[in-house]
Amino acid sequence: MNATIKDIAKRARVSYATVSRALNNKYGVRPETRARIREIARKMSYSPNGIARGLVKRQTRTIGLIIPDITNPFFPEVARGIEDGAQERGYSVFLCNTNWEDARERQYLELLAEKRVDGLVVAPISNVVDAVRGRQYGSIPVVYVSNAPQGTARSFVVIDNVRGAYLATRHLIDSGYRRIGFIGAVEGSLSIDERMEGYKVALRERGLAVSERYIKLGHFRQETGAAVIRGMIEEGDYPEAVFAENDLLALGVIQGVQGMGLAVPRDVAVVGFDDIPFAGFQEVQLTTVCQPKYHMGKTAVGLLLDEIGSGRPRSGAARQVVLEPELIVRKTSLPG
Amino acid sequence: MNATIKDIAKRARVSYATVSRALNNKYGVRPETRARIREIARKMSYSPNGIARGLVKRQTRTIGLIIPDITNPFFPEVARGIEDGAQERGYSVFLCNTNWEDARERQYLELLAEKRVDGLVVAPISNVVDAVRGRQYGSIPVVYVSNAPQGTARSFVVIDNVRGAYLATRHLIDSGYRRIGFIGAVEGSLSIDERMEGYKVALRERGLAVSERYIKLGHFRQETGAAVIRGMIEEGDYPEAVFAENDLLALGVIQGVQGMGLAVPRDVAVVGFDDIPFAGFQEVQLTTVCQPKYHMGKTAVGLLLDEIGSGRPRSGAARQVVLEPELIVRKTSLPG
DNA sequence: GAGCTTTTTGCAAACGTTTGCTACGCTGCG
DNA sequence: CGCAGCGTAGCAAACGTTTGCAAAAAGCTC
Repeated sequence: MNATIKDIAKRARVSYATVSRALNNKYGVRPETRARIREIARKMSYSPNGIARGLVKRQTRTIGLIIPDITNPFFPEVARGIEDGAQERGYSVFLCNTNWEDARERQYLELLAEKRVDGLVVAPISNVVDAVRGRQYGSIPVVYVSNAPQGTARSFVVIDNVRGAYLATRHLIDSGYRRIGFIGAVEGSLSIDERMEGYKVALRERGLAVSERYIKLGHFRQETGAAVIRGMIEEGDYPEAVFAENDLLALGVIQGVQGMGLAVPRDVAVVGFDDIPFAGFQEVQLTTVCQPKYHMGKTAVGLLLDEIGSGRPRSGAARQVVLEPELIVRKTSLPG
Repeated sequence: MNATIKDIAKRARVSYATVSRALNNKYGVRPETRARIREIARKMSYSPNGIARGLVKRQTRTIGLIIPDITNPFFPEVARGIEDGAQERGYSVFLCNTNWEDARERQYLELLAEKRVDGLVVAPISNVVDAVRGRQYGSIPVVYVSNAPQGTARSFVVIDNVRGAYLATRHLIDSGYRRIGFIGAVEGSLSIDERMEGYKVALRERGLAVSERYIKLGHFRQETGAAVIRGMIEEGDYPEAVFAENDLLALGVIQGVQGMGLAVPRDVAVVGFDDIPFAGFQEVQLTTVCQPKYHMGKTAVGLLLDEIGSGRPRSGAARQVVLEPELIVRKTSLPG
């Protein structure tokens, strides 16, 4: 139904090899011939078959993007950066939501392998991607974004989580708070250890005790933050300030605090992590550590396409970039 | 480098046709043979080449998703619904951000055609998709989501915009407001006409005059809302309430009002459209008309895959679903 | 105008599948 | 024992390109 190169060849009375060369601006076809062929192609509204091309060239100009959930406000900007970067260089991107499930991550890996994507950028939730290395996905370039499996040999672009957490916690301490809690997601995040680490480092550095009572883990949802703080308040023993592993949790904490009739930051101060779009909203003014989401996505895809382009064997070529976090002080952490 | 069907055939001492049939559970291969072949395939960690398959079967099990901007909080949920629906039926989806630009929309159309996607779901910004029908994209199934070109013959799933706007405006009137403004995006939205229509209908129905002074168009950005309302306030002539074409604009209006030292809803009430995730946030409590984003995405992709599956010629088979909007009354529209 | 170079074109193989058709070997029946 | 019928398996074409190589045509030089 769609016109093919052969149809054009017939009309133009040349071999289809010539048509191919003409259309691809390859060296070796007379300008007039080229023009004539192009014109015919246009008239027949020819659309090159990327599938056939992909088969012979063994590349699809396509990459896969595997993230937990595009609906989580952290990811759209990352995705956008990736898509923009890919698009600029002629690549298309498959969007894959794992919904924080290992099984789905694995499944997508397989699917994308069958689709013969040229590369993958992954915001991993665990080590599965790395684990399947050496099998069929072993040969396809992967770069991690947002966080990376510990000790991976692949490229990645992440933020310095322990430093970010350190900055956040130190800020709280320096603002005069002493009993500082940590609320995190027990699952769905490779970064929790690092962020808790930074939190503890800051505490110790300032000579404060790390109290397990104020360290709570839940799920990676906004409700977690609310539930956890509410629980503490009801028990009558709650921190003056909390550092939440991410902004969604932090927002939850704020809701929880207010739901109990207390106020932020008067009764409990809070700082988050990520700087999702609404953190800066007038009514919220959440102090948080910023991740340059768009930028991270864009540079990640840049690394990936470089690896793809160079055809360089992945090993040894890995570029692991860790960005410096920036603390954005807004209102939820300012003492009365 | 990747094992092919022929490699397996060699190892199994059968023809590669047999391997194909064995792996695809096709009729006509002895169970033991099938098992043996499968085992060998597994050992060689064979991954079927979807490109080659796509070439012969003339379908890629792939669809394109064209939206303006995944970063706009309206779209992630739609996208998620689409991806979920696609994934359930074995399809992958290309994410394409047009950035509200016609040219990019057109460009993606072409690209996706070359990639031979089996179908497209598009949140259109104008009529270009429909316009290019009849050319190469004419034959590929398209369903619109969120809004659709007027008079299109294709399938779509949208919300009843005029009714939604009517509901919103009427609610404002019934709450006692009289001077009600409309703020919209002049570009980047097919739905603006409909929403303004609903707004006017409500006004007239209640015997209120439509004052052009209170109807302002800007860009599709949050800042627009703020700037517009600020301008009116500075001029000393501003509405008691405003209906914003979407939540982002509405949020902007709120910021603008507060930035001028006034309060919402005391000095100016506001209602939005879309019910983006943060509209319901404690600190915001934006009254708005809800679009069931996830659901819209999921049903849109359902329609698309039905069309694809049936191989039915698109014409005549179009299913155009328009959803009933629901007004969610929160705090930004409640008089003192 | 012969020989040589350079440009333009065509041939055909390859990419990795799916699938219609044919061929082979059995089984069972008459 | 001959043959129909069936269950398995193989052959080869097709899908629509790209590209190395060879052939043809054209342009130069002397």
